[in-house]
Amino acid sequence: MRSNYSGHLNETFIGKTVVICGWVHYRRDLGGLIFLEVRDRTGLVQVVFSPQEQSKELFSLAEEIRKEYVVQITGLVRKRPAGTENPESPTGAVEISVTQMVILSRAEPLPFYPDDHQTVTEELRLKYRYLDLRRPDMFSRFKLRTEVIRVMRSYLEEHGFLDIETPILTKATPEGARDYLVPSRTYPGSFFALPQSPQLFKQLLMMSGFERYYQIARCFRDEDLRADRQPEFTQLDLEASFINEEFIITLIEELIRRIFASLLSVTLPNPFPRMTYQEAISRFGIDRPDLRNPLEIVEISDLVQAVEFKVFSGPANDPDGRVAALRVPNGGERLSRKEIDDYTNFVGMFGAKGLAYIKVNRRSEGREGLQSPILKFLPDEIIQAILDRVQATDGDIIFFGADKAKVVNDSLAALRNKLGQDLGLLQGEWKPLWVVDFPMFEWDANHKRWQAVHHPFTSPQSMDVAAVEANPGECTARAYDIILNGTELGGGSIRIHNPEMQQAVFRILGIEKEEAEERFGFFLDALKYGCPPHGGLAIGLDRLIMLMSGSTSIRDVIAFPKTQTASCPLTSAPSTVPVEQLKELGIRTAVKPG
RNA sequence: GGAGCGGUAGUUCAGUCGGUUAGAAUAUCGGCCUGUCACGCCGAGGGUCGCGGGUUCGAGUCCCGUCCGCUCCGCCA
Repeated sequence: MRSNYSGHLNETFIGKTVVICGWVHYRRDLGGLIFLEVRDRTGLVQVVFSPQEQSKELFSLAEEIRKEYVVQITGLVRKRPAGTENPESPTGAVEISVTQMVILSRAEPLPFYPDDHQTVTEELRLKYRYLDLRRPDMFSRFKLRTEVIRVMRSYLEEHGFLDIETPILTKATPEGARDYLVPSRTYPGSFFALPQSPQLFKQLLMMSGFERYYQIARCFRDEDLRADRQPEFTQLDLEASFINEEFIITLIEELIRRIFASLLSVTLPNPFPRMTYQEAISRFGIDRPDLRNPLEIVEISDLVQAVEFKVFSGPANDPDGRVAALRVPNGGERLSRKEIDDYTNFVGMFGAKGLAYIKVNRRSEGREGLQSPILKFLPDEIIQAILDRVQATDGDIIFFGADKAKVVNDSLAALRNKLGQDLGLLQGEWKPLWVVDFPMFEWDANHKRWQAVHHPFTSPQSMDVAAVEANPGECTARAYDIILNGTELGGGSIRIHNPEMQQAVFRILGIEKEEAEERFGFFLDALKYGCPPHGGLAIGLDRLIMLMSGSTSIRDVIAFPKTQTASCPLTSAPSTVPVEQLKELGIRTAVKPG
């Protein structure tokens, strides 16, 4: 049984009899009158009972009604009496005069009311998630989610993609993250892994000749959570054969443009801007810059190589070092000493040992017009050169990073984001971006080995196996990431499609032949039997919905998310299991943590 | 593994320098009100101050430990 109309109840319904089913959202007695607001999937509906209009039985039933009772009401839509219309009210100038009502179920007083302006702790929201999800805000997010998926499916099917499911119980895949494991009953001591992504399966589907595949795929990674990271999340995963980077980039751009145009009435640029990895790092210190933020990082290593000030000259002369500046227009006037101290602590989180700055009060006065603890270490001409380089004007503040390049990039990139937020510098609403030409490998100093920047199946731009092996650090990958407002929406690559290159990449990554055989011999075998050139991409669906709905947490677009410690307050998962169950799985003791 | 913030009534929070019986709003329950719509008015009930230990004549408040939530670092290609 459902409400027999759709859309908001309004004046066009006057004189009609309607049936609404829903929750009593609000109740108010006034004198002899009883007012209800009933919430169904279309919104709120104003309902009135008066002892003059309703039968004695019906009115006494109305007296029993409490908030959140589930009712079915039949009634006549009518104009409200003159002078009682309220444009703020959900149904404005109309209301329902009840002819019949059934209480479908009763409700105890709620721990909190599912109202959009009610704020409760997240823990409580998750414990009573079914109440939290009654809020119109939450409903509209999941409605948007459904619509986005619908556009994705119809778009990809128009382009000849097949929706194919891949296993959830599978073999540990060689992604970077920790696996969730599931013990096998039939093979005691052996485990399935939940997929971190359908990577190998979608490549196998290309080898099967399916040519174009997609899936709205659940992925699992047992790593610590963040506001935009959940241990299980959903990707739009796709792969195609006999294609190149342009095909995927164009395909995805067009899809994202269609989603934004049809669901948000937003016109995104055509084409999306592109930037190389090198340029992104150099200008923004990060491979996913938020282009709404006008601030840019400016290289000044070359200017300070010869200065006495070791804090600058040290990194400036270190091949792994970097000295860079971030100019904040009018920042000198807007930032207090305490705020600068706070930013200094902030960049400390990223390894920066301090945060040098110069306040530009009056440039025309030279050194006297500046304010900074580091001025005394720098000669006039260097100061002028720096001011020229960053195009400083009166009122600006210039922040400096000088350290290992990674520390400078991480800290100035984070500072740039924070200043953008704090000072309200962001311009424009939606700024998509492709980042391309990623390096293939990154030297991991801790473990003294090369690591794949994307994953080990990404194709290098050079198909010369010997050249790639000779100089992994110089090797560029056929990989591309799509960024929206500083969030990594997704990424992909053209894959390796011949066994020789694949084995070379494993060698570079220090994966021994036996290990490669053991972990994905099936995949290496498959590569031998005719593999088309192919590539694809995956888009984080939850993150996309999060951005589109203006949510600040990925949990707000997942119906039943986990807390930061990867537990579920609603179901109390994870939980212990009966010893019998463990025995069947060949697990002898449950080890309690601590 | 680490840093920060928080945990007090069903809920959201206040609680000063350690000092009387721990407060407010809201919700709940009862009463009043014939057009409310975050209505209003009167009244009532409602507390393991996250948990454990310590200091003290005395702890919501100070100290130590611990659990939980959130944000971040590490981690997550």
